[in-house]
Amino acid sequence: MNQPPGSDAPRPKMEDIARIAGVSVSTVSRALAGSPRVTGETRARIEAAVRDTGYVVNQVAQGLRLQRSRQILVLLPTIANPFFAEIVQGIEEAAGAAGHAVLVGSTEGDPAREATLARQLQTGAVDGLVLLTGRIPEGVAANAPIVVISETIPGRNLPTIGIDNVAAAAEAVAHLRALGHSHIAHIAGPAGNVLTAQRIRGWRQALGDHPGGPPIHGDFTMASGEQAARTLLSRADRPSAIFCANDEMAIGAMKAIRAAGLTVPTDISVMGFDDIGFAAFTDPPLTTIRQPRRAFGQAAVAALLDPDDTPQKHRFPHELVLRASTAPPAAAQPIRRRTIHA
Amino acid sequence: MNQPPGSDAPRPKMEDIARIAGVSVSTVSRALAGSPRVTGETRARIEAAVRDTGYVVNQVAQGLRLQRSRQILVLLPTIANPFFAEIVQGIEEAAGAAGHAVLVGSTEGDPAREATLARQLQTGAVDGLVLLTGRIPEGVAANAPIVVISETIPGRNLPTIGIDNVAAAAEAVAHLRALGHSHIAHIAGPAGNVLTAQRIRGWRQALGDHPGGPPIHGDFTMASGEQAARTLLSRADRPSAIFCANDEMAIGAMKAIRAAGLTVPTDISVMGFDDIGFAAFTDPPLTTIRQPRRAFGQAAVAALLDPDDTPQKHRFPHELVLRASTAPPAAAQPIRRRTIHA
DNA sequence: TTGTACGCGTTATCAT
DNA sequence: ATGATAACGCGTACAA
Repeated sequence: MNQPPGSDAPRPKMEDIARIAGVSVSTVSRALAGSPRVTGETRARIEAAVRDTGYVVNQVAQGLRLQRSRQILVLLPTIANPFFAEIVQGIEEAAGAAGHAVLVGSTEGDPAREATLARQLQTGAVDGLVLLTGRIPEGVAANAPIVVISETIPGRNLPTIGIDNVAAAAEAVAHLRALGHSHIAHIAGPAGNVLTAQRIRGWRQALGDHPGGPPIHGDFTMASGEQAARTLLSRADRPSAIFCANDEMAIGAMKAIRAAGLTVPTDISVMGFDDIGFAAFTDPPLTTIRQPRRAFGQAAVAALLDPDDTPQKHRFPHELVLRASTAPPAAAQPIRRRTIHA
Repeated sequence: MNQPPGSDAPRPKMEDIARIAGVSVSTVSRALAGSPRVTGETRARIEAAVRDTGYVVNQVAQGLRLQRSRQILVLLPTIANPFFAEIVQGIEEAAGAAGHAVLVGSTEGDPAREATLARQLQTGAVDGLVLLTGRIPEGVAANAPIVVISETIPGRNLPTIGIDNVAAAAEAVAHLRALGHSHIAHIAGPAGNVLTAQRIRGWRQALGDHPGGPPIHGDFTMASGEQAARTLLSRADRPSAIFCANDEMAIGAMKAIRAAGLTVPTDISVMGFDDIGFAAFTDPPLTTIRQPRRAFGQAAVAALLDPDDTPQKHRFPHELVLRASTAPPAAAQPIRRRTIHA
């Protein structure tokens, strides 16, 4: 972080460019800002000086003067989840195109860390906040520029980006029912967040009168999906299909199913949600609901940077991705026992 | 990004705190900096004012004055790869603990984007650079504070964090040989980077006189691994084991193997590299080499922030993780034919 | 079209 | 122990 003492020239500043080009700093500033009120000839001299020195404006000084940092902060539970990572890619693309940089904060679900990170907003280090955590951190100003992706935050009227989770979950379960499944369990996200509730609602809707039992809550990790599936498999009335609230839990569930000596989809169908890259490479490849993640990120940046920011709900289309982890139910477990004794 | 006009109070500045506490700004600054030369009583008044107003120092102004931003930039090929994502987590943890924020730049392998992002360094927006891309972007100052993770950059003597890739690759292949494999192919990373060359060297070393053929180059994606494996499977002398330069390519390879109607590890053993989270959830679970990613990130931050930054090579231990994707070779394909005719 | 002067919010130096 | 002041690098209103 520290320069080897005396080993190199200091960064040139605007003043240096001005001196070299034989003009004043204001002219340099204007030229760099692309102001029309500067002669082609002077501009040429300035540009030459910039090239020669390798000058770039000091964003910190510029930020102080302009009262904006050209930086966006993204708060998310964990960057290790590909679903979030791909949203971040979308954010980065769009932000970069708009001349903004992106800070990421992995909060690991820790409210204290969320608050600490969000403070960046108040310190002027950041122009806007993209929330993937589903809740507003402690202590952010009421008027702060915030946009919410994937989740929904009750109470505050914030621009929100996402799909119709109820409809998407219902569509997933409808697919399972169309296949002939009647006992469809649900491995849900952590209790207490809106997203979890929405997908549960969609599941219930599509379930109709059929049994599903209470949802089992996981935390969106593969390990939690595995654990939840174990619970499900140990029950007397084992489901013939499991709808998981994300792909990682579905991947965990498939592991548990294999471990129990059962086969997907022959014995049990499994569905995920999100369509992360790995979903196409599981065995069998995972049937799931695709969310347009890059588009989420891009829309978020647009909402944040757009002058007329009418808080709006951007609802993107989702897509049912049919792969091989779902199939009609086998003649079902009861039959095995019956064929022996009947 | 823009405040609803007139809807709210401006952020309090140090001057406001000074006025409220009845002291000068210098005293406030000192108090906030924890200087011992300030009375307990005045300090109390200042702290009260800070609490009441919700004041936080303006990092931009502070950065301008102090000539440092307390921000670190991480440049990586793609944040969607869990291997990189987990390194970023380590960086974030350590950076956060040291009061620094982290900017991430997904370069998607685009040199232009790398250069653009790296310019942040010159603009004063960033105090240091962590490189996961394996090459120095165009136009960064020769004396810039940089640390390299996982990769190695020839020519410049930079602090470098990683494992011994040659040894690790050799260990992987030795494991395969110990199992009894003699024809061990390698799906390598993109040609031209040091990491790729190192793992190829390790593979060759452990191969000894046994055939391996030339390595097939992928680009670390699952799709490229799948493609490479297809090529391998179509060859006359199909390998009995494939060592892949990362887990994602191994996952892709396993898909190709299944598609060919073969079984892992019965017909072909597959090894990965990295031990990303998904490696434990594939079917069969992937035997691989674990790299301590969080530790990488933490060490990088330490190297960047440490006053006595003697460019150093930090070599971390790797670990062979035995799972179920490797096994002794079956009596092998030749045998099938021979048993018929012999 | 170009230059001068001030302010953005903070910290460090020098007085007191 | 505390206060006045300059400086960090830049953008802009105003003057020329």
